[in-house]
Amino acid sequence: MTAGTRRLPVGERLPTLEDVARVAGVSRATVSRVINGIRNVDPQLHEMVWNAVGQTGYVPNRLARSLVTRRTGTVALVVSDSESHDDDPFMGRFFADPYFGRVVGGLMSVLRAAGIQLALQIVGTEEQRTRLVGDLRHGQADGVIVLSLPGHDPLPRMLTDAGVPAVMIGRPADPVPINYVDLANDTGASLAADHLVGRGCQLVAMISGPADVPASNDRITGFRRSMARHGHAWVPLASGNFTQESGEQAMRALLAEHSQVDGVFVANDLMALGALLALRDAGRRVPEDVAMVGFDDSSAAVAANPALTTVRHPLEDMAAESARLLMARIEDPTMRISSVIYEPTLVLRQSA
Amino acid sequence: MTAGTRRLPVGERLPTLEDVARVAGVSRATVSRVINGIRNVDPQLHEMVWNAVGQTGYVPNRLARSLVTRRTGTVALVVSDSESHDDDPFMGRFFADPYFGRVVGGLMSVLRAAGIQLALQIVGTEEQRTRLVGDLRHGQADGVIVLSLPGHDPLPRMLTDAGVPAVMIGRPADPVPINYVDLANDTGASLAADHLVGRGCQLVAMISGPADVPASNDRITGFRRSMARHGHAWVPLASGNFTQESGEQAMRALLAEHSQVDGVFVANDLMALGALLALRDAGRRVPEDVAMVGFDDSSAAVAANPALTTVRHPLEDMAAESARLLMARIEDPTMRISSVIYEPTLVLRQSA
DNA sequence: CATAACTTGGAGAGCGCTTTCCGAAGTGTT
DNA sequence: AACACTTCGGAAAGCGCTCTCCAAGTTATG
Repeated sequence: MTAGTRRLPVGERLPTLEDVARVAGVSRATVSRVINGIRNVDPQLHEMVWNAVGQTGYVPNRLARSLVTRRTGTVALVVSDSESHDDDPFMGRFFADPYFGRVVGGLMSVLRAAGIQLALQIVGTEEQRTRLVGDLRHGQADGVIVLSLPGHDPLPRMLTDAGVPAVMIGRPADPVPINYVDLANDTGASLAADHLVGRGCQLVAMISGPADVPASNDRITGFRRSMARHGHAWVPLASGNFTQESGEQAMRALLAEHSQVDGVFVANDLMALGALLALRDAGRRVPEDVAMVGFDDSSAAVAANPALTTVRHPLEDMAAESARLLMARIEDPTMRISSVIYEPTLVLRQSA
Repeated sequence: MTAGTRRLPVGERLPTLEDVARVAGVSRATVSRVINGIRNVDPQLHEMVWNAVGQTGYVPNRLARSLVTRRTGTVALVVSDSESHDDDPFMGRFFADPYFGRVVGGLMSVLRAAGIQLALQIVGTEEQRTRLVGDLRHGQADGVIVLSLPGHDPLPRMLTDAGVPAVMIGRPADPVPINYVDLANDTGASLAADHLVGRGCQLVAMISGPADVPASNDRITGFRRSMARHGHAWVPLASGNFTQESGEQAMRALLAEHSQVDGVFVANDLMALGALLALRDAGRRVPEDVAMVGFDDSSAAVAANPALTTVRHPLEDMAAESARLLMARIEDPTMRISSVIYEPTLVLRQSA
């Protein structure tokens, strides 16, 4: 058995600071100082204490410590969905989407090194939101990373009002003085527009996400603006909800209305996958008949056939940055609100 | 502003039980009883207390409560990777894989309804493991769901030794008296074997995962056994590490050694995607020249072209079940160790 | 040798909550 | 009217830890 698995000398009770103090023959305070590495402790006592710790197998109780220090070493990742119910299948879809995993991976890469744990929270109802904020004010977590799904989410405002250190991934829909890390979605859309026009497409359409999500909205306006600049005043648009099926449907709708489409910008890779299917069914070749540009550069982009030319969304980096921002904010609560905007790039593959 | 966002009457301090008691004109104990819904409280006092709660905007401090009740309302999801380092890129891959998200989604579907939060922990080193177990014994979390990646992981044993309620997703590599939820991986592999042989394949190969992972190993042995039963005593095998690239490489290797392969069973969908690419490059049509069966029925399976015939792995259900099992175990620590094995099914699509 | 200035360890007061123990009412029986 | 028996609310003892005092000891200075 490894050293760490040392069994206790029976007795249900775990050793406490008090026990260590007794064994070492000093006071609780002294043990506490040693454990927390505070200087001003006689080297000799110092060693006796560590011996006692080893003997008893003492491990500090984080809960008790947190109660007094008001620090938990935990950051909450809250997924805020304005009106979902517990049995809403949407959540299942959300977690299955690579988006979620990429965010978690990015966050953990930073938090893990700092020894901070991530607590996952999903809030949908008003009551859950209120409760979350209440817990947060009590220091249930040192800070929170917010992933806000719906259009107009009251949560960001509630958090800032409560003075909870928070960082959003993706900008808030309504202006709220909150830290956030975002992608220049409009620039990304422009990149796609430039590329499609550049390769000679005559009729370019777009498949967008829900219009009330800021990221989605920015992609629409950015794309339209850029297309207009290229002389295409009007862009056929069909919207989906970021799932593959919705992308397939949207593409069908587009094809039905505008049969000569020869280029399409799809607001995320998953929908692009669906659109690819619809195009194949309709007998259109990609990229020969219809060129396609996706968004996200998720694993779906390489998996697709043909592989997707797509706008790279450095989500892991963004998540990591938001974790760093949050940690800084926790360390120094007076830090002024800031935001970091990442620039997307176009990744060329086969679809356009 | 919503009712829940009620601001405090200034003053940094959040209202405590004591404050509520003062306002209501009763003792702390009474307030506690009311809050926790313990009967034996005069209806009149009951109401006064709730009024006071409303007036003060009181929210119980979970930390303080946990300290005394020894219950945290938190379950830890620990991802155990025997020898990764903080900068190991593997973790990034792991989180990006739909596997992780599906597990989280399944867990949350159950935990959320029970008002339990999920804390994510990643442990790689011996020290982290020891520390995790120490924290867990102190009731840092009420229980733990273990996702064990490496072959021989000491963590399950450490957890049972420490008496921490735990449930593994996927059986432990070494025999350990721990609850787990698993898939009948061998049966799944048999299903694939039967199908490939049934459609007339003459030379069937397999692309497997790492041999020291139990799930992966079961798929290999199950497949071999079933093929043997069909008269194919020997099966060409190439192994990957569950990523798309490794699947592509494995397929190339297989093709190089056994050019007449006309059927292949791939141990997960992601590798199947890679294998598909390799086959296309080699000019083989799927399923006409080579039939392929994947494993998992992840979103990659439908996204693939041709869509993958694959063994369905009901991961969400399994995760949900493990959450239920854990909750039961937490409620009743004397519950005997149990395991739940799910039966896979074959999902027919185009690749075989 | 007396005084000031600093170092070091211990006592003890909390952090906010639950819960046992008790005494004071209220109810029913003989 | 006296007794046992139940219901109910309050006092207070913790849960395990941190950290501010304060006293005692040590060294430097006039």
